[in-house]
Amino acid sequence: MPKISQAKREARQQQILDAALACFSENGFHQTGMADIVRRSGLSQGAVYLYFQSKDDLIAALAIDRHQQEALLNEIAGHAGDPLEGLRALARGYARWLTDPSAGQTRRVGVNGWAEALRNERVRAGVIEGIESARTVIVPLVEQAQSKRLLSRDLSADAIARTLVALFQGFVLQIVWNEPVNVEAALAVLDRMLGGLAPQRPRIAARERRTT
Amino acid sequence: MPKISQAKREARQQQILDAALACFSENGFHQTGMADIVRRSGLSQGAVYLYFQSKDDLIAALAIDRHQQEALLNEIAGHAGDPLEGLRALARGYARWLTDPSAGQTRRVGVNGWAEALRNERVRAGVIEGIESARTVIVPLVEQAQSKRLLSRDLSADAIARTLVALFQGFVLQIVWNEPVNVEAALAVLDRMLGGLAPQRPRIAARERRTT
Amino acid sequence: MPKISQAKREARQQQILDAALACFSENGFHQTGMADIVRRSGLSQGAVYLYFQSKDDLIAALAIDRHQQEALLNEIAGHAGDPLEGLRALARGYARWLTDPSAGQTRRVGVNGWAEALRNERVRAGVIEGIESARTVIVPLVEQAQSKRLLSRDLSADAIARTLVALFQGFVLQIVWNEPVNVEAALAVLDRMLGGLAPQRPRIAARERRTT
Amino acid sequence: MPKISQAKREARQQQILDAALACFSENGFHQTGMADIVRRSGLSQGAVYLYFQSKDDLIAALAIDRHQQEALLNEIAGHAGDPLEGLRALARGYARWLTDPSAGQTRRVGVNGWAEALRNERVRAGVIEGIESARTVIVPLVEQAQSKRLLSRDLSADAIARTLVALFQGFVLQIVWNEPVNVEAALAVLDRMLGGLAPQRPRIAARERRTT
DNA sequence: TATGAATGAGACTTCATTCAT
DNA sequence: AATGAATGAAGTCTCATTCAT
Repeated sequence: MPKISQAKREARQQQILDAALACFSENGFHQTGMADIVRRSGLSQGAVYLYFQSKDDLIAALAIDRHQQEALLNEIAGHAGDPLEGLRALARGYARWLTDPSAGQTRRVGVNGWAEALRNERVRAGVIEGIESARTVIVPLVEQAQSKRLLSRDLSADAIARTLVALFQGFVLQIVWNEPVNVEAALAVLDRMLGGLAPQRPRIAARERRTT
Repeated sequence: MPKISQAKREARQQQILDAALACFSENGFHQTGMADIVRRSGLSQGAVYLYFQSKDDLIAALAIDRHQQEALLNEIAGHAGDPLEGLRALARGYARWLTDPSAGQTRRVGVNGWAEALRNERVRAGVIEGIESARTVIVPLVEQAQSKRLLSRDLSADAIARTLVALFQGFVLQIVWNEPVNVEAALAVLDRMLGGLAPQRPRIAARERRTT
Repeated sequence: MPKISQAKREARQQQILDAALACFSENGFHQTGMADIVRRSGLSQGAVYLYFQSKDDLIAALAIDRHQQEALLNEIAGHAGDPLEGLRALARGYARWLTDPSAGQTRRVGVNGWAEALRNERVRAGVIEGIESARTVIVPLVEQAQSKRLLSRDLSADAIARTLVALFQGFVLQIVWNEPVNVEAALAVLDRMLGGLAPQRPRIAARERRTT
Repeated sequence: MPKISQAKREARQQQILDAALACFSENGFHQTGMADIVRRSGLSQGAVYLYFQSKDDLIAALAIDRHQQEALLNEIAGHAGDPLEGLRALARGYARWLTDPSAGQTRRVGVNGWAEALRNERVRAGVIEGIESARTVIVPLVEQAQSKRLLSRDLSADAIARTLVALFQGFVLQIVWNEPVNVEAALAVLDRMLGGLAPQRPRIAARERRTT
């Protein structure tokens, strides 16, 4: 029998998370004081601790953006038949997030989280989980493509997945630093790069066999 | 007129930088106290301030690893004739640094610097400079390759350079998080990906075969 | 006109006092939070303030154990004729309380109250009242014994009373600290000590023997 | 090579301890803030932590008065031959401390420590050690007296020691509460009580044997 | 040059109490 | 009568930097 509704409670939580996201995004985790978050949230000192046990909780809650992960799965839906097209959709989806102005704070806090993950186990776990969820999506796609002879079978599916993940993480960095990244051009490069992963001579051999 | 020799002064500075690198690498910039650095360096509280004006100075001095940049140029020396081979040499050089155990602290501090660059202008300048120096090396190689028809001319050289930089930054992240990255396998993937950037005659050739 | 019955009100009060006693006994007054008491009582934060105005009220209500005082009077009932026997009964009664396992929390809270009495006037009043009620019982017994030549008349009845009180308070301390006190042996010592307070004819007798 | 002399360092420590003693004596451990101690000591916030690691350290340092214990041993020096006289000297020494105006703060803080000992292991250890050191002095005296037939041999030396300790602890309580204790009169009572511990019939029998 | 004691603002968190519901 | 969310002052402790020696 709570005194405030579940909805209100979640609204308050979000209010705090929004304030914390803004503060962390501007000043980083350790140069943001709880007082800053409190001020920005419009609540009282004590109220924050009604919803989060500590500053660390707040960091852990924000260091990983789960939306990104959820979005991941949706991106490849509808491309069940063509694994390569699934990968391309994935890339486009990520690329969209890279340039989405409304995700700016999230990107910056994410990068702070990458550094935080070096010494904060909870944050590290979240970051690793993020990579895992990407691999969980990419590796099967690659393997399907390999079994359909669309991708070279002598390459490690895991290495391909990690390479793609690294690529996007690297672009996040360049973008949060306000580097003049042309994401469209980079997508074009990636598209061609993926083409390089296609089987090389075997493909021709296969055709010859088929036509023979 | 300094009362101690220039050599001694530099030795002391290095002593402090070594201690700071170790501390920052373990606990990050903001969870390392000056006291930690002082203790580790074996000097006194006051001594540090004789050689560095502030903690921020120490951070700025360490956030960018100049060795990496210098090494960069050396990697491609001796491949003047073949730009693609130059790129591959660059990749191998970076890959070696990725797994060099003696560069562990530098990698970790580097990642901390990436987050720090979001709000510390000096650090940001250093990071950007690092990217620039990579682009300064890669872009000409790509353009040479394009003019020699070794790489497709409809791709942006800058996009290719940034893509390669992103890729390596992303791998730095995965490695500092102790992810089980197989760098050799990733290099193989990269090699094939670079192959995908070649001019697209092969595809036409395939068509010709089909129409024959 | 109260909306709940008087009985229910008292039950609630006792519920809170029980919880507070347990908490205070474990953690002392100032390291127990109202939240601890609330949790233990099973009531709500606000409910406590319907029955007690403040934490200080709770402390004041518990710092003095009135049961002990009431018991005091009962102990000596039935020994009206023999004041020394009354004192001994008193001692045995206290000794029983000292080792009564069910009085453990009360003893501990009592000791906390002794320190609290140094700066909390209400608690001090309670503690002093406890001593007074003991003196009110002991002094008349001593005076009766003195008038019956059972106790030496050159000793202050008040000093004897205070000495006995001090003795028992000191044993409370040792017992709450879990010191291995042998209460039976101590009672035997006390018994003999009381014997020492008898008029000093025996010594004269000894002299008479010597001079004989 | 400390920058300040050992003497100065100890003076500063004492300065802090004096301030803490005064504050604790007035308001107890948990209602005294570090700010109070800082203000009273005339030092800065940080300075206190240069000499004591925490408030708990300060409490532990003050909860036990070692002077009292050292004094204990001195009191009985010079009474080597007569154990009973040693006990009496001990009692007079304690009594003097009970009424020493300059020990007022120490007595009050001591009582606070008795409550603190219920939940603070360091303080408890100090308190127990205090009792032990008293027993270490008293028990041998009692045993000597018993072997010389000055005290009854059927009483436990430990029980006698604990009884004496309890007695003095109890008087400390009454005195810190500003009760009108007549220490002289109480000493007289104690003297007679000790007399009650002498052997009873056996003493006469012994003399008869000796004179026979 | 070199030391390390000293500073004091500011960090995170707790808690007795209130009050709208 | 009863709830429990909300308050905000106050608590303990840390830390980058300075400065007398």
